[in-house]
Amino acid sequence: MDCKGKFSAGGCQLLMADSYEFKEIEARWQDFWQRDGTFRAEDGGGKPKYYVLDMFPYPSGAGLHIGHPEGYTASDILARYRIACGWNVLHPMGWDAFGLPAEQHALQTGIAPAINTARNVERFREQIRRLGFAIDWDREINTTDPEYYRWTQWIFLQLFKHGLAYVDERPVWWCQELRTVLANEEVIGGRSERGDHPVERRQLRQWVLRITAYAEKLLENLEGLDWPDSTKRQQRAWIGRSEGVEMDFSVDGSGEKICIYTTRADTLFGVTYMVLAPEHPSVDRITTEECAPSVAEYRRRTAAKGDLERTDLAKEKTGVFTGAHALHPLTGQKIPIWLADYVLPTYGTGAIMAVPAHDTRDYEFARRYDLPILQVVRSKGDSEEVTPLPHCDRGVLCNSGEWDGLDSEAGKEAILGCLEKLNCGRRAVNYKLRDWLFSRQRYWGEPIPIVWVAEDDYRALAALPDSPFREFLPETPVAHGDAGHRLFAIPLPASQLPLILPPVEDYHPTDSGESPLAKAKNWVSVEIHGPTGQVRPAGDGPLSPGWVRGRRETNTMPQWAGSCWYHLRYLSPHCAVAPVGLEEEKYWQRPDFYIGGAEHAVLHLLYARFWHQFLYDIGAVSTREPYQRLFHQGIILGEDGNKMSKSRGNVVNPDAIVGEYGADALRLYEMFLGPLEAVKPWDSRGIEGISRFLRRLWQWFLGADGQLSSRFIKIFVNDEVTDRLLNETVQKVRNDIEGMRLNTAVSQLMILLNHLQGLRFVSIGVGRIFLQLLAPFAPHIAEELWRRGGGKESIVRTPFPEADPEKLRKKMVTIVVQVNGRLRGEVYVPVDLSREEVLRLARCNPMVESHIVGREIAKEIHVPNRLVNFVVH
RNA sequence: GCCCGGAUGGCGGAAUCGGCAGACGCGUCGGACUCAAAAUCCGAUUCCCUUUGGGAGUGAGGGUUCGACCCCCUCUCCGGGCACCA
Repeated sequence: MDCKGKFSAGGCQLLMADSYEFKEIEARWQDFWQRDGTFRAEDGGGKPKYYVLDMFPYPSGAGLHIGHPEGYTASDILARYRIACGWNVLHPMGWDAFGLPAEQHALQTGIAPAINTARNVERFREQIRRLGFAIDWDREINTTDPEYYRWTQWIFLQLFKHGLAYVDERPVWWCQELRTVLANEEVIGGRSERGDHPVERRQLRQWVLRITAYAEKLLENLEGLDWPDSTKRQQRAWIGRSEGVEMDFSVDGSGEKICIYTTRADTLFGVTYMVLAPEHPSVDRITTEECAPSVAEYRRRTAAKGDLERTDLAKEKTGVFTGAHALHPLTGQKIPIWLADYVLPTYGTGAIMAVPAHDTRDYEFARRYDLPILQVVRSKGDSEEVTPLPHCDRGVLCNSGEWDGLDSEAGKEAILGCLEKLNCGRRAVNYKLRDWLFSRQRYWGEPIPIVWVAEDDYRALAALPDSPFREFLPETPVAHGDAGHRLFAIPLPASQLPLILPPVEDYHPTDSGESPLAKAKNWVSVEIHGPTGQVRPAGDGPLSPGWVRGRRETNTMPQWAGSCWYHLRYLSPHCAVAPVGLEEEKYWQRPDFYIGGAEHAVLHLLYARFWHQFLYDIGAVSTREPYQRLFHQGIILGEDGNKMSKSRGNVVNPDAIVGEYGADALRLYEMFLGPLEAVKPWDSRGIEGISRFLRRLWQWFLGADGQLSSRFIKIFVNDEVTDRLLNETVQKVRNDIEGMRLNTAVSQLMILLNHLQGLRFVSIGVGRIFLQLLAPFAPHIAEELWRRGGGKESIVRTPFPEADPEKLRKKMVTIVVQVNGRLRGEVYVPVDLSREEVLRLARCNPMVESHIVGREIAKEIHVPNRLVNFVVH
């Protein structure tokens, strides 16, 4: 033993016999649980099932972060608690191992991402194992394992088959630093979510998933989920459903009609101009000759602008007049039509009716270009007062002909009704949610299992009734390219999966927006055989009959793909015929508890819901939603109150903590730090307190010989105070675990130990219950003491203590006595003593008496078993 | 700008059906043990007033109430989300 100079030689020897050797204890029990298969989950049996899921980590090269054990410990406490309560618990772990950092590492070192990733996984697994979690390691999964991504590809092909995966050439977010495109969700304030690099718009051909087809369902189902409100709110806001009206405005002097979308049909009489997005298809047809040059110039300028510039709210609005006029559908008035880039081409119809009096943006624009502002809604109740403009809230209609005096909401309905009769308006619903950009120009991701072929070859293949290539063929072909050179997407048959990521020499991305996979020539160029479904590398010679040439898709899937369905793979990690086995899915269904960071509120959690809902629709799973109960653990900050970062030098290394204090101390301390969901700073001195608690427990439970302390007596008889405190603690720990209030559960255990330490003798039963309560939090020390105290089987297999309601019932209570709301004394009385008696005793209390004597009592308040308040003049 | 969430001792945090504010831990101070130190144990620890005792106090100001950290209004600061979505 290394005494580190802390003990004298003699003292060291003496302490050795019974000191708390967490290193040895923790390693021993971790090995035991593993060998024993303590946490192996059975797919069935008589017990009710409980599935606890952690957001699986990305195994970064930096190793485990101090934040990882926070969520993992919380879920582990719940898992171990539920096991002790008699549930069949599944608590698995795996690796979300595709992603950019491994690829960037490969660029710097030349080490293949697969090799580097395997190393990182190795390290993560070891670090996590040392924390003693109740994990069923037989179910470990890895998204980069071909046997895993076989099914990621399979699900993609199902989406493709059902018309939910398509190719589109559109302006997309391109990150030059990362050399890849990014999804809307991955761009935050004009910068990449990962790495915080600038992004720009580029016109590129990309794979897109039709998540918008699920917008309504994604929104509706949120209702029934037990999720944090803020997360639900974020998803609702991201989906951005709005109900409004589409209206047709005919253009004066042409047959052209312009359809706009508005949520404020009630303000129709306040329209003083219209705006089209510069990209609107009608622009060329309506622009007058006179205005053509300035319109062309404006469109050129906007096209050159980055979206960042265009969406900058601080900038002044710009626009240009087209020379054309629309006709007001009700009044027939002429309304000038403008172009302005504050109208987005991708939302609604890309055109608006501008009502400057009741919309801040239109108001700004009208002021800038000196367009008329006409008020048609005034605030309620103040018909005399002048309503300040722009007035964007609801109110009462004015200047609106026959509808004057109507409330905004009634006005909307009335005007819509009128437009419907005239056949130029209809209800419409719009969403902010855009389809999910699904391809990345990267190497380290799942290859998209598609081969591109010429049109004739596609038609020939599609016409073969028995061709394996028809397995995932969509009703409407997916194609891209110009007429004459169009390429058509052929989905690989399931028999060709997994489509293995080929090794490449060079991981460098290209500026042109092509994946490094494009350089794997032998892999990219293939010949496929329609009748048999075979695919082989293209040869040099002429094609054999029945074979056609194709080119593999070289984009890969984004990192989110693997995490969209991993909660299902844990149920049957080795199933060879489907993503998830039928029987296992039926039994486990989905996680009952899911914990992870709030940063995934709209990314992973939205994508995973989409895939899961789709899998439900095609009958692959039996639940509509993947995650019924969700919890976000907060972030642990550095000691200086800042986010931990290498540059700040405030990073706390979990290995160092485990080495110095042990896994139990780390677990307990992370839970004790504060509310699980809160952002809270680390305190390196605070863990000393936890360490002290564990050593005190050790000293209390064991004698100098390391055997059960002589303080313990066999009979289970305790004094009343001990009995009640014990039962209160059992109750509180149970409730706190269920409600994830783990910080107060730890406090309560400390309170109990503080009390028990003061007793000369204590029943051994109390000692055992203490260990059982502690076991989910600090499993190693609990197991060790349990065995030393005579436990024959693992403490994990013992039932969780239950509180005795009889013992919880108080016989006497302290009632607080106030005079005019000020604390003046207290009386100790039997529970449920009558009001009269309590008041009488309270009045007699000498501390109270001096404050009420000689004064008139105006009122006597009595809160049973709690408080008395005398109100005196 | 809009929408959420938060603000409690020297520090992390307890206490919300409106009923003893400051549990538990850290730190600090005092004491015991020790030649001494560490470790450990015991005690004190919101602030102010000289006291037995009294007063103030949960970001600021107002309100409701016998009574407010808790409910209502106004404001300040901090954190998070969205950001021209018509």
